[in-house]
Amino acid sequence: MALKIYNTLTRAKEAFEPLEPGKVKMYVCGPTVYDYIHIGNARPMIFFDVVRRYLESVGYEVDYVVNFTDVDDKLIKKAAQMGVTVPEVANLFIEKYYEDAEGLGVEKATLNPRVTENMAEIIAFIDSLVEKGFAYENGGDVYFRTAKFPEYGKLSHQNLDELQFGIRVEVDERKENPQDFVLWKAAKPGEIFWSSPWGNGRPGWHIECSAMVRKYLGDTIDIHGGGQDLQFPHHECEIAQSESLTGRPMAKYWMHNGYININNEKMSKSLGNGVNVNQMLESLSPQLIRYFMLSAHYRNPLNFSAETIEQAKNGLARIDNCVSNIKHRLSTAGDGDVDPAVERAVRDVQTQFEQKMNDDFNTPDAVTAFFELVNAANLHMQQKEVSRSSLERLLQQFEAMDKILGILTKAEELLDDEIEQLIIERTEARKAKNWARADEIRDLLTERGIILEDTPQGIRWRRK
RNA sequence: GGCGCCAUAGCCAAGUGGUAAGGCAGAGCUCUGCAAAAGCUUUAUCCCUAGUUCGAUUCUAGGUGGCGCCUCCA
Repeated sequence: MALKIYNTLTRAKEAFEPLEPGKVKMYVCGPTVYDYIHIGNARPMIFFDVVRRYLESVGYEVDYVVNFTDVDDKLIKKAAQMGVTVPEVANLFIEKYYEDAEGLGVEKATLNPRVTENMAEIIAFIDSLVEKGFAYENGGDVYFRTAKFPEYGKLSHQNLDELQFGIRVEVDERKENPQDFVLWKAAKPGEIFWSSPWGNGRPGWHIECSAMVRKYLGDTIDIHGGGQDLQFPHHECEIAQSESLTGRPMAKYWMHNGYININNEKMSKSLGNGVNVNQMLESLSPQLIRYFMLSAHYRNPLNFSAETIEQAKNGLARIDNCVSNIKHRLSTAGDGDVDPAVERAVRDVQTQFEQKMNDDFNTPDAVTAFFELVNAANLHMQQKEVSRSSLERLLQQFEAMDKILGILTKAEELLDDEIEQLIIERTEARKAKNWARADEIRDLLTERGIILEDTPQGIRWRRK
């Protein structure tokens, strides 16, 4: 089965066919770098990382661009608060972004362009829109003339007449129409600015993505993604700008991930329930966070709570245990071919994994494939004699799937000498049937976070 | 007011026009010196009502409940 992607534009799953065979051009709206990234940012980061890895694993060459919005009202405000410049704020949080992204096991995008490095392109873009009559200047601001773009609303399936403008934010009286949006904002005294044909100012929010998509990936790209809240107005405006200018579709497939709730509530500043990624990483492993994020379908909401995290922790431990148990078994395994039952199980799991990923990136079912493999491996290891090749075949399959999801705990730490000695001593004690001493040592190590397990193949240890 | 989304076991979560995967938690058993890990067994009138159909949890309509967006929040 070939890959299918749910396209927000058509509200249907569509067969994925890249514009250019073998290549995928993908753009995901990145963060506004005015603060640490939070758990809500982490979802698209992890999900689209998985999309990108999967596309690469099936042979596509992926051009993956994620931008930084490094100038806007929030940055200006933050800079004032911190008593530093806007670029200083941006640089600080871009640095933090990279730390957190790495902490989440997110692979680096092909490119992370910044707004401020693309001013010339942005101004030229706006200029062309003005020239073509899609935009107009008023008092140093430039607005997009939505009336000139009849398809405005096609992504979010909104009817312009029905939208309620000015409910949430006051309508600027300099606009011809309330639905017009700003392309260029005149600078207020003391604000950071760039000079332009319309005077000193800075870009509106939406124009940056239009300009950078075009510059780095082209007039039409394959996949454009982001959080579902970006659907309207952000992506809608991008479409209006780009398609007015080029006369071509901006992107073939539009993908939007759902929200993360915290204890069943929307995460918001006013509730003060935000969770930053760097805080989260203090107590949760990257693999656990990824496992958690991928355990629900990307278009569905996902609830972050002590309970759901605990469940994820226990679920992931089952998979990790299995993998480390296979590795432990390796040292005592014999020669011989891959067991036919193992071979069959591995193939079934691989097929299942691919089918589910092909079905609009059904990661919850892809995780289920891990559990199927766990069960097959555990059953196989109940046998007295197993071959190294069978175990390696199983490990290979775990790794193949993990290359895409990135959920297996990697750490293969060594034990320090003292612990090593205690384990040896315990082995002796057990031989001598000195159960008291054996239990004492086991308890001692448990306190230090080492769990000992006696198996027919010797003592196995793992960290709690 | 407009446009949408969601409702599956104690919890999390897939899925299908032919009576429902997987995980967590719980219970019992097996294995174990005791454990752990693992295995086995066990837990669902798929929100309500009407309709379409031989047959609906799955499609349609209505209802109830929860949620999102409607100009700068991923």
